[in-house]
Formats: sequence, C-alpha cells, structure tokens
Amino acid sequence: MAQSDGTQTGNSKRDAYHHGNLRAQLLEAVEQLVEEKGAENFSIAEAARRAGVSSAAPYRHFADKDEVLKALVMQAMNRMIESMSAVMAEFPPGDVDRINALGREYIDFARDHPGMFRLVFGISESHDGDEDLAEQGAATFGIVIRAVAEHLGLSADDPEATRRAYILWTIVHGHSWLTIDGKAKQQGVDFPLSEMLSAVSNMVLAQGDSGR
Amino acid sequence: MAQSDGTQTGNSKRDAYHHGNLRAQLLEAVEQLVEEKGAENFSIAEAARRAGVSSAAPYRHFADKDEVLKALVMQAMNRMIESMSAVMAEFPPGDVDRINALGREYIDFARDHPGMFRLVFGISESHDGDEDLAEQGAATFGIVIRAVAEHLGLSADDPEATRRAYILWTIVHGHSWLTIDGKAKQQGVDFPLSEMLSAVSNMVLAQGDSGR
DNA sequence: GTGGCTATGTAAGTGATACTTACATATGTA
DNA sequence: TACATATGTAAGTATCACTTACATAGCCAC
Repeated sequence: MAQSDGTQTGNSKRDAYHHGNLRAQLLEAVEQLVEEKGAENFSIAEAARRAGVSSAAPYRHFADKDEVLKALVMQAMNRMIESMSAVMAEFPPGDVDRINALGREYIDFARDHPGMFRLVFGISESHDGDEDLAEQGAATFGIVIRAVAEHLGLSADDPEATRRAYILWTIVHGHSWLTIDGKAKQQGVDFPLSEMLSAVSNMVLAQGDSGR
Repeated sequence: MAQSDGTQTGNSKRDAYHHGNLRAQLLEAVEQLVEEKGAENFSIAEAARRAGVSSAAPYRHFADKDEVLKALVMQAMNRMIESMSAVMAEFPPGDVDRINALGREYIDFARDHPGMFRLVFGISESHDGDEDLAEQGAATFGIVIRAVAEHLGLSADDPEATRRAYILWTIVHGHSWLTIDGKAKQQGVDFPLSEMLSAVSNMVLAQGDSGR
C-alpha cells in the first residue's frame, strides 16, 4: 500500500505511545469518512478515534481541519493525474479515443468516489487562492489541453486548444456532478450516456470554427 | 419586499416577545450567511442572532438545520423557475435563442448567487430521496426539455428531446461550477464564453443524430 | 550508556454549535 | 373572560475545533 506522499503505511498496529504513521492513517480515515458521511459531516475527532489516538493528536500533523482537507485533495489530484496519464498511454497521440478515455476516467472517478469529487471541487470555496491546488489543477487540465492540441494539430499553447478542451471539461464536469447528485437518473436520463457524450465531443473536436 | 412563500416581510422591527415573521426572516438571514460564508460555515445560531431571537427559537419553525436548508433551496428553485419562465416569454416558441437564454439565466444565477447554487446542488447529498426537491427539479428541467422539443419539432416526451436537453444541461451546469469555483479563470479560460457556449449548443441542437 | 533535544502523544480545558426540555407569554377563539 | 395553541426564552446536553501544559519516545552527541 504505497502512499503518494512518501510516508509508509502498512504497519497498522499502533505501537503503544508513538504511532509512527499517524499522518497517513489520518488521511486514510478522513477519506473513508468523507465517502461515508460527506465532506461536511465528518469530524477530525472521529478520524482520530478511528486511528486510535486522542482528539488532539491530529493537530501535531495538521494546523487545522482545512489543512487536512487540502492534503487529502492534493492526494486525490495526484491520483487523478496518475490515472489520466496511465489512460493516455493506452492510445496513440492525437487519437480521439484518447480524449474520450480521459473524459471517461474523470466521470468514473466521480462515480466511484463522489465524496472526494465533491471535496476536490467544493474546497475551492475555502481555498480560493491556494497556489498548490491551482498548480495541481493546471497540471490536470494541461493533460487534456495537450491531448486536444495533438488531435487538432495545434500547438499546446494555442488558445483554440484551451477553448475546446474547456468545453469538453464543462460537459464531463457537468455530467459528473449531475450523476453523483442523482439528477440524471432522477430526471429520467438513464439511457447510456457514454456514447452520447463521445458523439458530442466529436462535434466539439471537429475541425473548423468552434464559435469564436 | 415580497416573499415568495406568502408570509409578509417588511415589518422589520421585532415586537417585543412575539416576532410575527420569524420563519421568513430566518430564511433571509440564512441566505445572506450562505452567500457570505458558504453553506457549510453558517450556523443556525448566527441566523437567530441576526433575526434578534434566541438560538432555540428557530426550532419552533424548523425541525433541524437540514429542514432550514431545504426550505431555502425550495425558495431558490421557485425563483429559478420564475425567472426561467420570464425569459421564455421573451422569445417565440421554437427559437434557438430561447434555449440559449435559458442557459444564460442558469449561468447568471450561479455567478450572482454562488452560495445558493452550491447549496441547491450540494444538498442532494443529504436529501437524496426528497420528493419535493425532486419534483421541483423535474419542473425546472421540464422547461428546458419543452423548449428543446419545440425547437426540434418533437413531442415533449420524445426521449430525443430529453437526451439533447440533458447534454445542454451538462454544459451549462459544468460551466457554472467551474466558474464559481474559479477554475475557468484559474486555467486561463477568460475569453468570453457565451458565444462559444451558444455555438456548442447549436451543434447539439442541430437536426440529425445526436449519437444514439 | 547518559543527557538532552525534538517529535509526537495525552489530559483537560475553552468557546461555539445543534438540538432538547421546561417554562413563560402572546394570540385567537369559544 | 377562560383556555388552547403558537411562539418565544433560559438552561442544559453532547459534540466539535482547537489550545495549553505536560509526558514519553526516539535520536544524536559525547
């Protein structure tokens, strides 16, 4: 069980006084809680209880609750970047399916980890100007921009690539939210959407003017 | 200062013991707080303070915090339906601009009331099976479906109308989220998006197969 | 080893919150 | 006017975020 921040997990028995691995185990507990009860209804206290330490212990590793959430979000975004990169490797550069696969990865993440998805995007509210998060976000979106640029035969810094990538992002992002919020199913939109969405992305990616 | 639920506001001086209008004033206070500090960081206690009553008073009007939020969301959705209906009246049936105007109204709502937007969609997490909210949501989406069906010359219960309306919803919804989360601007997507989005909606609404 | 420095844990508080309970006071209606 | 009901208060419970003072473990120089 490798951890993306370098700390070692695995030794799950706590050794009397000193725990040895609290930070990582706290994040693990918080992630569980976020999925179980939502990002707004979990408490640091309960995460501490799950890790078998006192309610003050977490504050040796994190300044406050927000910092815990930020660390979790960073971890999740790292994983996201990793799985997107893995997906990229399965298709040749420029392939449309590469782009569609990225979208599917995004939607799958939301469906499989709705609590984390909410957290990642809900956190913007309280961490508005955070540099680390912004950088991580740019790295993620950058992957999409490059894939789109390659497909269109554009340079990655051509605004047209950003423009089209952004439109694809809105679709995938909107669908992810509506899905985890149950809106899609609730409104009778239960037919398979993946083909539909990739058809739309084909339109958006068609050569020609995107509406400048 | 008319209230959409029929209770009268306006007499803002509280009359000694009995307040006369607590429910409406609480909702007003909560809405302010939600915009100021976010849906997760407001407290019933503070709303009560703003309304000039004890912290126990709200519980004469609402069972718990969740019920307050639900009432607020219902109010917001009502307003949304009203303004969407108003927009509809400005364009002839079947007009594409009618549909685009609906989308713009949605995005404007998110931009102007990000706290409420977050609340409306964030609430699904805790009110998953709520009938009233589902019904209200269906009414809202129904407006879009009808406009799309009229434009395409389809019956409103044709699944193709729902399908296309849903795609438009994902775009508008995704863009709204990314905008209020600051992602759009953060990623350098600051060029005017309204034309771009309406160009995309034209693609989605074009006659022909949408990717069945 | 021993002494001491630092990292990491605990216990016991502080102040705020959601919500409850017992009681008080208006208001409307028989 | 009396009484039922609606609506408010005060005080209390349990929980939480976070702090402070103290304890212990690991580690390094010597």
